[in-house]
Formats: sequence, C-alpha cells, structure tokens
Amino acid sequence: MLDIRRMREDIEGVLTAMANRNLHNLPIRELVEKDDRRREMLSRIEDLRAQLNKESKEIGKKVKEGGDPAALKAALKIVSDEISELEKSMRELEEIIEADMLRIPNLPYKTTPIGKSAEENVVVKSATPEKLPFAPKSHLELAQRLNLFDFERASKLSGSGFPLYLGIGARLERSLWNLFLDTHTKNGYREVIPPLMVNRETARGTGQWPNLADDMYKVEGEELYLIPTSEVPIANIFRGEILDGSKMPYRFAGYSPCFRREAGSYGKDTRGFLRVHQFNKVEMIWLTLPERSYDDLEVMTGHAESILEMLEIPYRRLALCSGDIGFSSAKTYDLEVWSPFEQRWLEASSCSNCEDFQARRMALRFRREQGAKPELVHILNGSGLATSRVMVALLENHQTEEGSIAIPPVLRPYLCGKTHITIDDV
RNA sequence: GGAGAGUUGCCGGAGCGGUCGAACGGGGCGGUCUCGAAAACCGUUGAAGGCUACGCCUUCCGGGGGUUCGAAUCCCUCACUCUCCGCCA
Repeated sequence: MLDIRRMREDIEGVLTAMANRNLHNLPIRELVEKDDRRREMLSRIEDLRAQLNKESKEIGKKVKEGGDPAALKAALKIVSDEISELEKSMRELEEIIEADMLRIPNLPYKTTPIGKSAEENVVVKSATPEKLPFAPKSHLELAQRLNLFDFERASKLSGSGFPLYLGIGARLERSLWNLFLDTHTKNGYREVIPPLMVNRETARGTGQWPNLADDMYKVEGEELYLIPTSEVPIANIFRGEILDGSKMPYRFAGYSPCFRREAGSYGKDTRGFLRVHQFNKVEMIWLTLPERSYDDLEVMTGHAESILEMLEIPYRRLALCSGDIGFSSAKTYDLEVWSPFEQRWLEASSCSNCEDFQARRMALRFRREQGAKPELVHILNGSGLATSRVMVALLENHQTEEGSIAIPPVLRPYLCGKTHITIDDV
C-alpha cells in the first residue's frame, strides 16, 4: 500500500510512475478527493466528540451533587446521534478508500529501468554458456530415461502440473533444498518452516490479497489460502509489531512447497517442470532499514547467485523494467538459468525490494532507539532458489553424452558421494 | 468433538458504568547520593491521527457490533489462549 500522503503531495509523480507500469486508469485523483472528504468528516466528528466528552462529565458531576441531568441528557442525545450518523458515513467512505488503495501497486524505484514489457528488461550480467559437444536432450527426456519423475502417474493422482519425484529424483530434489538452506544458514539467515496455509490478513500483508487472490488455492469452507510462496507467511511473522532497530536486519531462509493455480497461463511452458501447480522453493526474507535496503538487495541477490555458481549452472541477472516488476515490488532482479536444450534462459529466482509497501499494509515497524518514533520496515524477498527450475538447468547442463548426469561436487555429500546419476541407480 | 476459564500498557497484575490512558509491582530511561557501583529516594516511560501546534483535541484495554448522555467496565458476535475429557501423529 502506498502512503496516501504521497499521493496528496505528488499526484503527477504517482500518475507517471503508474503509467510506467502500463497502468493508466487507476483512481489516484479520485482517491485524493475522497481523502479530502474523509478529513473534513473526521475533524467535524472530533469536534463533536470533544463536546460530548466534556459535557458528559458534567452530567457525572451533577448526578453526584444530586442534580437533575435530564435536560443535559436530552441535548447530548442529539449530539451523540449526529456523531453516530457521521461515523457511519465516514466508515463507508474509508472502506471505499481502502479497497482502492489495496489495488494500487508499489512505485518503481528510480533505478528500475522504464519499459513496457519483459523485452525491455536490462541484462545486468550474463554468463556465456558453453555449447555442449553433442546434441543436448531436454530435461524431460533425461528425467524419463533415468526415471527421476513420473508425470503420467502424477496427473492420475492430482491432475496436470503436479510433480511426483521418485527414487534418486526425489533424493536429488531434497539435496537441492538442503544445499540451499545450509548455504543460507552459513550466511547468517535464520531458518524457518512456515505454515503452508495462511489467512486473509496474511495474504493481504504481502499483497497477494485482493489483487492476486485468484492465483492462490483457497481451502473450501475456510478463510485459508495455500501459500503461493513462503514469502507470504515469513514476511508476515512480525506483522503488527515494532521491531528493535538495533537488531536489524532480520534475515530468514525458509523452505516450503509453493502452490499456484497458474490460472490463465495454459499452453505456456506447460510441459515438464517449467510451470507447475506445486513446486519447492527456499525463500530469503530481509526485514531491514530503509537507508540500507538497496545495498541489502545486492547482497541478497548475490547469495542466490552464489548457489548457481556452486552448482556450475550458467545464469544471468536481469533488472526488471517498470512494466514487468511485480505488484508489491519497487525493484526486482531476476536470475535466469540456461537451458541448453531449449537454447533460452529460464527464470529461477526473483529478488525484490518492496520497500515499505508491504510493511504499511501489515503495520510492521521498527524503532531506532528508546523513545524514537516507530518507522516502517523495508522488506526484501528473494528466491534462493526454486528447486524445480534449478533441477531443469542442472539436468540439462550436466548431462553427458551417454545420458547420465554429472553431479556437481558441492552436491555430492548430499548424495552419498555419488559423482553421476545413471540408469543403474533406478 | 464435549465442558469450563481467560484475553488490559515493555512484562506481571488491579479495575466500582462517570477526570481511567488506566492503581500497584517489575523492567527501561533520567536524576539525587557515591571515587565508582549497589541499595535507597525522586522523576519519567505506549501508539495512531488531527489542529489557529513546543500546547490542545480525537481514537485505541483481543477484533467487530450493540445498549447508554457517558463503557476497559453491561449485552451480542468472532478470533485466539489455557485447563479437563474424548481422539489421535
């Protein structure tokens, strides 16, 4: 959520920022007008209430002294009724204002490139993938040959887009998130296992609700959603609290399965692991100070990159343009891994600085020192990493001519020291 | 699933329908004392918003609604916590 004062002060700037997100019909001006009306009502109500409080105390005194307060009571009843009526109208207006405010996305940061769509994202750095000395197979073909996953039976169990890992495939998947978590804890992150279902308030805090609610699975008969990313529960851990600024940044790394309906994306990357309804991800969350959040974004993104380097997977980093960053983000880096079979880059991580956008929604604040005013926390989130996309790159980049997979040294301790995954492992 | 109890400020813990933003204790901060420290004593210590602002006003005692001139105090409702029973991983 944006600060409505920001809109009041710089309405043109906000409109321009939204235009850079390809949003041209947001009710910004209307919101400011509504807020004007809200403020008028508020000060009227406060005046009346001051009068009511003061004179109600007079009644108390009079009663104690044995006087008859009937006349005063009648007069105050009128004031009281007027307050009730005004409050009702103001509540209605506030609900309208909030409903609109919740649907206005964050402002892109000044270093976010201006652009309309993914084509205008800026490559910050990029590996030049070596060409394999043989015709590379797709991750699907490799996985089927080695019997790592079973997509057919998975769809029997749950429908399309659900993974079923088997044997060494399951073990490999688990070794990936173990490596990720171990790396993060070495880097000083605190490990988390969050709830996989969250209530509406939590989904609202990070910005999934109401705008992106249709992308989440909702539990029937309950006000609960399956998390689309563990960013949602982790970033909300301290919702409504005031943190100790001297202990910040707070950094968390959490593994969870992620559930996404992917409504409306049929036909796009639907084969194999590229787009699924359930995948595994380790998420990094920073609750940090405003003045350092952009430096922290670099550090956090570097942590995700270091894992790709350990796994010897070619990757590149993009700065997403204003038209492509997510709803809550002010600045986002995407990390993309190379698919030798498809000869293209695949998104494996997204690292964002949401500044105080989510913190304002969830009233998450910190205090620099005793007695200082609470300030809004800056929240960063980053995938570190999504195992399914990494799995695709791992299989395809480390395949051998015979169709086995060379295991990068860093992963071998998690796989009993094995150097290759071969058909014999089945 | 059944029965009961509770939810108050940084923490513990009072609270009669009428100066209750809230007694009391602890903690924190400041001060007196001291060579310093402890003890003791004194003071201070929540948030949000508004204003013809170094002062005043409004709101907040789990969330929401109601009764009333007036509610932390009464009523309804929801959420959560705890205890006992049942069931289970």
